[in-house]
Amino acid sequence: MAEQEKNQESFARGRRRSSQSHQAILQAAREVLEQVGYQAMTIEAIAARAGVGKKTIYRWWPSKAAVALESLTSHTEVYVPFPDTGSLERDLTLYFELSFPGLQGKSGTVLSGLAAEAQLDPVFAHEFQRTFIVPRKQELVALLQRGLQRGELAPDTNLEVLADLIYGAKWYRFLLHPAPLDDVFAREIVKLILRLRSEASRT
Amino acid sequence: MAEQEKNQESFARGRRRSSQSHQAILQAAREVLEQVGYQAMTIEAIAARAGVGKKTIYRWWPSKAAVALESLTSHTEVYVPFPDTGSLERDLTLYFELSFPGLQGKSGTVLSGLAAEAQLDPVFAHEFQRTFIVPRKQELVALLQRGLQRGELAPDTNLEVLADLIYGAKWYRFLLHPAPLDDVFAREIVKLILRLRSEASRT
Amino acid sequence: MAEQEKNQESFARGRRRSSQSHQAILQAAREVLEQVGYQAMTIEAIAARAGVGKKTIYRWWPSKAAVALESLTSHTEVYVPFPDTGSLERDLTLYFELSFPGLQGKSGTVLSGLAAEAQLDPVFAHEFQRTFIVPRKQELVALLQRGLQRGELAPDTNLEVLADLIYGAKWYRFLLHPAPLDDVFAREIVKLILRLRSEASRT
Amino acid sequence: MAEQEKNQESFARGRRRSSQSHQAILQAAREVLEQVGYQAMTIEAIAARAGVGKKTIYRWWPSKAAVALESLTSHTEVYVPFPDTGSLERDLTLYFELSFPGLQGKSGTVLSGLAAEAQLDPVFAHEFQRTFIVPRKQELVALLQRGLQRGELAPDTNLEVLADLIYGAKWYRFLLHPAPLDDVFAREIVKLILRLRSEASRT
DNA sequence: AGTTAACCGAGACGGTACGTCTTGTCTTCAA
DNA sequence: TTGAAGACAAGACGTACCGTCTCGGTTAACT
Repeated sequence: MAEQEKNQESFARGRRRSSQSHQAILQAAREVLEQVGYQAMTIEAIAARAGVGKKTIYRWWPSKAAVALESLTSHTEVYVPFPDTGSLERDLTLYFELSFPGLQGKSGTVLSGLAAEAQLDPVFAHEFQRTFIVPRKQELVALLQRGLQRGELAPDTNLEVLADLIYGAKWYRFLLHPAPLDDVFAREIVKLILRLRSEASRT
Repeated sequence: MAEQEKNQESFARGRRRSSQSHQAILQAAREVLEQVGYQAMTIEAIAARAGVGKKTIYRWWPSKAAVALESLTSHTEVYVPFPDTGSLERDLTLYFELSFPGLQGKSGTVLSGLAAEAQLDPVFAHEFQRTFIVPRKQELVALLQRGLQRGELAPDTNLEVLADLIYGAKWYRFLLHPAPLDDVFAREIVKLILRLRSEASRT
Repeated sequence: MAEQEKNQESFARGRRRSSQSHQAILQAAREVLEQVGYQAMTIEAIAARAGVGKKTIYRWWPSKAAVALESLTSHTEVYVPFPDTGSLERDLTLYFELSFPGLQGKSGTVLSGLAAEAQLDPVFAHEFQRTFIVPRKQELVALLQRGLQRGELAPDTNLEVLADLIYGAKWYRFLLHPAPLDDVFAREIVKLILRLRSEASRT
Repeated sequence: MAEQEKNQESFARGRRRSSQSHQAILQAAREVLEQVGYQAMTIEAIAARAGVGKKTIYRWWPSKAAVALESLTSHTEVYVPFPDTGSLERDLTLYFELSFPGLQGKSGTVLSGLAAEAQLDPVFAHEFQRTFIVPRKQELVALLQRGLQRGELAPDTNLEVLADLIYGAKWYRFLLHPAPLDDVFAREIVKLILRLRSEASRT
């Protein structure tokens, strides 16, 4: 019914959210992140740079982490596309080589800052998982699935867990372990993964 | 004894308490962590509860993270011993099953809080790696080495990278991915690892 | 130009001021004043309680003080009529006894709040004087004038200054000095004023 | 008793109030008041100018009004001394002529701002009365008392109420009534007061 | 009857100051 | 002469209102 649609839509009273402010805030956040890094970024600095009241930020985002997350994900180039070359080995190697650079420098600081925030703020943790962690993992699983269908992995491979191993290794070195994220690391991981082609010989 | 009463009752300030301060601070940190969690813990709260000046804490530890780290590691039960049963499968399974429970509840919160702090504070990051991350990784590598020597892994396996995969998967689920750290997960990881027994068939 | 004339004359086009909103705002202001006092009253609270947009209030009043002033004066009982009994002593005593109760309790709070606002906001100060202070002073001067014409004051008495003394004493105790506004005070003032009957004996 | 002294004194532990900060805050308050007036003065501006944390101000004063009051009264020249020339007429005239200039300009703004604040903040009202209003009134009563003892006022004159009239007139013109505080006003008030020399002829 | 301008409720906006909080340093005094 | 108590400078926090603006919609006089 038209009535119902009208009712559902009708609670939009008063002035609407300004998309100009929205964009200005995300842009300002990007700039501040670039200049001072995640840790030193403050809501006040974003508001000042965006020419926006602090209230406007708090109205739409619950925390500085949420702003940083959206400013990161709205900046499409951060999202490395998952390759699909027809070869698992090449797909994985390529993915690693494409994604490692983004973990270096300032943008890496932002990502580790968000990971830190997710530990300290359960609300943000959920948002971070929902919009960042889970979708990327699903794409990795899909990449592996393609390899499995081509016979590059054993048919009974638990792809979820395999993806945990792969992403885990990457995040472990990124967040915790003082070891380089470089092509050597990428090659070594891929080498290990590819050995899983053989049929399971043990349960 | 009159002496003891005097010490307990009257102003137990000054040098006399010096030897007790260290323990009192760690104990207070443990209690505060238990009550409010890592995020809400403050140096001031620890000092107040320990009956100690803030300066005394800052004299010995550089940050609240350092206090929490020491209060965690001084609490020996957090350190799960690495098993050595003569079987890689059993060693790994056992290790996972022993270590997963410590990631649940409050002690898990503390650990993830420390991981967060390591992202935000480079000085602490170094300390955290030195006293926690690296030693445990070395023990895992040793565990894998024993398996390799028994022929349970291919001789050319890069154990460093394999350990990154294993620890990575665990930390990934612990810190980032909303998936359970349980026996099923343990078994599935071990299953995948054990397939690496076969000789490398690809570079 | 016809255009200009038209603009200057401002034909009453469009929707007229809603007297319903006008009344609702004054009523809401009275209720909010009653509940939280002048200091804690906000335009937003009045708007919310009146079911009115803030803009509608700002369209018709320049400040919350102006709303409070109108809500006070529209409430006629605050305006004590000036007596005219044929006796200066009785007129003054009666006036004090009638006006003191209105300075007690909530309505007193509002009046002192308006006096405060007049110190902080020059625009409102002018309005407050024009609509409240000056008319009442003129009535007091008229009351004194009647006494003077009856010979109850010396003919060369400066009534303006005498009125300043009388009103001043009342406002001084009301706003600044922690002393009661009661019948004793009224009587003592009147006693002093009545001594001015005698001819000036000093310049 | 030694015990009592000890108890009263003994709770002085930790770092003492910094009189350097105290003075810097009062000085900064004076400067800010001079520059922007009472209304526009903010705690943040005082803190910034004094090179002091806001907390330090809030630790020792409950409100900006309290800071302004102390900065005013610590600035001794604001306190007009009460004259004692041996003549009531000269004393009063002199007092008015000395005190009126201080009500002009910025320092007048401060005083009316404090009077306003006293209407809005009961805690400050009490402090304002205790440290400013009441002592000055007592000095005025003493001035009148000297005149009464010299026979310049009728012996049964209620000096408290007379002081209310005199101070009242001054404050009334200062805060509420748009009329000048000048020598003409001073003379006219004194003329009226001096008529009270005659014995009471009416009760 | 249609046009149009001013009004209306709602509420987002830029802005400002608030009073609180925590950090790491500093000062004082007691034992 | 150490160490508790706690004041200090710094500065971000998240909140509260301010007075303005933008919406979609409603009246009512003027075409």
